[in-house]
Amino acid sequence: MTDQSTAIWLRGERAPRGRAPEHTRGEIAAAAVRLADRQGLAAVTMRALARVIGTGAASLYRYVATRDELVELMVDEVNGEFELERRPDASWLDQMVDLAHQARDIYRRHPWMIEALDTTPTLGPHGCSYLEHALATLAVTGAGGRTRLEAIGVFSGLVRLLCKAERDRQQPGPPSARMAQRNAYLSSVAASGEHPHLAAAFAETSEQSSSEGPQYQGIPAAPSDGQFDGQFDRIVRRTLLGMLHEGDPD
Amino acid sequence: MTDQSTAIWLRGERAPRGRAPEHTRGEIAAAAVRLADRQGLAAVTMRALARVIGTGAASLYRYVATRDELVELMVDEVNGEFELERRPDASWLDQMVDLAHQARDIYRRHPWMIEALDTTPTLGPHGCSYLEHALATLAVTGAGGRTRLEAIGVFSGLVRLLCKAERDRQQPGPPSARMAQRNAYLSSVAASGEHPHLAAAFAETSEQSSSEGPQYQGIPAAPSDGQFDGQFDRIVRRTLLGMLHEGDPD
DNA sequence: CCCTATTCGCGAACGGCGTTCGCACAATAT
DNA sequence: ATATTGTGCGAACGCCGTTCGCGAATAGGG
Repeated sequence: MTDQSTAIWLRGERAPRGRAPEHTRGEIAAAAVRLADRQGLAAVTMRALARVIGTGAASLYRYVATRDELVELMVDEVNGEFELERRPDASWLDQMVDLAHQARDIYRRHPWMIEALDTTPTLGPHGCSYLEHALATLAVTGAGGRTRLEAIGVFSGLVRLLCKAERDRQQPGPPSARMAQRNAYLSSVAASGEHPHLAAAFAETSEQSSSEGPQYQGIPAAPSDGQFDGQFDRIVRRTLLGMLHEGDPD
Repeated sequence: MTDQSTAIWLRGERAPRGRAPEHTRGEIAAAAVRLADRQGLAAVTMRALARVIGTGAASLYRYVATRDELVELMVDEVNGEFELERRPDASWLDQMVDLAHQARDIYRRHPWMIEALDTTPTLGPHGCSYLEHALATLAVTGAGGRTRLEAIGVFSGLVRLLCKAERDRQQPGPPSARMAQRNAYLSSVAASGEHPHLAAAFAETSEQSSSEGPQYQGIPAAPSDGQFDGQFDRIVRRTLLGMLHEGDPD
């Protein structure tokens, strides 16, 4: 490893002298992304990834200083899936909504990204391109750099939040035993008579879905996926306007 | 342990027969909260908590089936800090904003709660009281149970998001070496000439704060704390209105 | 073309984690 | 007094991220 004390993006990938490495960062990142797509982020351990690549676990540390840095690589790899064309015809708001839709598609393709960004808030090259694009898009609002940065941060977090809600709503297969516990407790609370609003809302939720209602943030959510896209757009629009304009809404 | 297959809130704390336990859930939860307040959530390991309490690590499993369940206990313990009085005089929106302020204060007191809710979205007794309160508050909007549940989920997530932004903005002491790496890379990107908007915004950010600008979501954020509260309220209000009303804004 | 400097691959080991096992022991019910 | 039922917990298991050290591979300089 060249110099472990600087960011990975500033470290050269290949040393000019000595033996040549057998892999590349891109190769490793791609393999890690595939693994996470299939088995979740927790399954991406150094040993498991090394096995997939066909090498030893310790070898990975020739390419990456720590596991967190590996996740950074994965995140930036996936951030490269954004298509950041300029579209001067559309309003800044529509362009941001388009960005939000792209992010939503990416989260659907790579659900582990939702958790990965909980712990890994770093900007790689692709992240910088994304940020540059968003900053440029918001330039026409007249807002200052600080305001726009803040807005983009909240915007990204909000999109992630909504996508997490969507994902948690439609979990596959049988409820995960943990979920069963939650629903059992919620049912008992509903049946207890206190918390009448909760009981009503919970009943309303369960009446449509055949199985127990899934949850988000510990809060039961109905399979109202038909309305999801509309909600998504409206919330994103409102929030952006709230941050970047004083008055008038949608 | 009574029956490990049902939710902890349905399990009796004390068994009628046999030897009496030396601790209580509340005692353990409180100790864990204190530990997390002081050293962060990662420092709350079974062994460390046991040492604080003055017992063996394995003993904790008499009170809690898993570490996640311990975190659930901690979260619900802290959720008990909400003051949920009825205030029929205030508008539903003002009441929700008050709830958001309370949550913000709680996150300031217990910063680890922000991360704890990333992984632990379960409702305990206090969580149910909170949810009941919020549902009741939103009842006057005329929205259905499903819509209100969804709105409360996004509302809570958004508040947490904003508080995380605030927390990451004002980190104490010297930048954590990891931060230094990020800023070094961002500086190099800014200096590279591509990404002009990013360069401008980054320069604007660094000019005021003496040290390097801290970040949120990988995005540098300025110390605009004076405006934070205003932003906070406006975003929360807008988003709530966006979810619960079709037309008119604030 | 060999030699030496330099890097790479990686088996083995370390310390720490969550969790399980099994047993000695304490409290209660009979 | 005895049987029953939980409890406390030392020891151990398996997995994790990470480090060490060394043999093997490569490249540039003579």
